[in-house]
Amino acid sequence: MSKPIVRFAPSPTGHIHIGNTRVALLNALFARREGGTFILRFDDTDLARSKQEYADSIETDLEWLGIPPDVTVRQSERFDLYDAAAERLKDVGRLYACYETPEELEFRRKRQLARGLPPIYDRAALKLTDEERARLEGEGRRPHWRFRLDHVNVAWNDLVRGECHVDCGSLSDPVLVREDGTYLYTLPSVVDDIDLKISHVIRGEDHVTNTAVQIQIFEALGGAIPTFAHHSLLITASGEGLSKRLGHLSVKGLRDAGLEPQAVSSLAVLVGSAEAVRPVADLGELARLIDFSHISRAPAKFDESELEHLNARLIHEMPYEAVRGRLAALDADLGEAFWNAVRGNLNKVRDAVEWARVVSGPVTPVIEDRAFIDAAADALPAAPWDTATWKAWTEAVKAKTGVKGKALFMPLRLALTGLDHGPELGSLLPLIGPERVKARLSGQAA
RNA sequence: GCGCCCUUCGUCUAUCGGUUAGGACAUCUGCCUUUCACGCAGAAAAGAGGGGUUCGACUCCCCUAGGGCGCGCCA
Repeated sequence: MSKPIVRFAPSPTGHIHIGNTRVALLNALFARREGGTFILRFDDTDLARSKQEYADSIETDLEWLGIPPDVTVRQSERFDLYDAAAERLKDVGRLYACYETPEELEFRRKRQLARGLPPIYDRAALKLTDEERARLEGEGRRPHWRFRLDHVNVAWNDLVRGECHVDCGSLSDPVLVREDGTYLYTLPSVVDDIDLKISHVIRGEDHVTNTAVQIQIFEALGGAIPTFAHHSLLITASGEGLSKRLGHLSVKGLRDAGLEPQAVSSLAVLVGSAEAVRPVADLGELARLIDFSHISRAPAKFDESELEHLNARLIHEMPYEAVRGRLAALDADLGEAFWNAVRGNLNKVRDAVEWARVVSGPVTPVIEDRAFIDAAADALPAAPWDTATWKAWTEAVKAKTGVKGKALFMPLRLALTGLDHGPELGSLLPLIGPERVKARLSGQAA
């Protein structure tokens, strides 16, 4: 395969969510693996709804996920290209002027639906005479422009879905140009795919029908038709589609919740595929797991709690070097021994703050049996301490008091950490150190 | 309403006419840690329903049910 050129084409009208993330990752990682180019294309032809704030947010999100684009283009800066394409389509008679108002069209659609008919545009504008057109223009009506579809069966070989076909005879001629002269998504998308030499269009299956229309436009414009890959969409546990609905699963929200980008990307790429969903820390490795022919054609349920589990598993094996800077930023960098001791108890990296406090203090000890704790304090080994100290100490306490098992450990854990759960005390004890241990055993906060 | 696609353990999936229907996550149990967790090991758990075709169907065909997507002067 020659080097692929792919694009992720969000419209900056909101924050991107887990569904968009899946598209972005599939494109970016496929390009990376094949030595190709990953283009971020802002589909911002809808000037009214597109916001710079969202464009910035999308770039931040891609950066955070580890897939910054190789190239970024904005459709809002490329109108000349679309104008030229529209003229060419008019010249060859594929783009025709229509004068119905949105209200009229809406009314017709409803009426067709009510009669059990598909809500297809009837091409009335194609039958308009020059006089009628002139009269409408004279009334001040401005036209919108539709692409005249060939009523043929359009087929393509989809990398995910295999042989696909759409009967264009059952489709409305798509509006390409609005009454105000601005463009809808369809034409700029094709023009840019041609201009940017996009080799693979990887996107959600909500675009399957569009594909047939776009293939006709590619042909009308004489452009090379890219390879298509339409993956299934994600649905929520309760079964509703989320690709266009659930905003709370925004990448920003996930990031703010303290999730690791690798947890998000692992789930986004692996869910709904034949690969086992597991935390993959390295994007290169994740890229190697992508296989379009092994992406399911059925919608996959996206379970938010699975993300939490993945995140925890990822952290449990995360090396110190990978988090050192972030621990420092959290004021919780107590060294590699500390990280290795606590990471198994973390769901989020920032939870390390809590254990840093347990080590450095202040901790208010919980002591229920004063006599037992005093006896334990008396048996404390001399410094220096290491990871074997805990065992030596507890053996001594056991020999002295006859207490063993949970009755031995839980009171000590409560006295030393103030908590009934946590990392292995053998690792924690030398980190807490003799001074604070003695203070806590005596009942003082330290 | 019409069109396209889909339906295997709770979840994501493997199987592409003959298998004890395999794996992963979650769950449960055990082991380890003389503690909770982490880790390790094991267990339980599935072909939507009905018709065909065939010696034989999860696999091919039809119907039904359920689900997703599409049918915008949204993208």
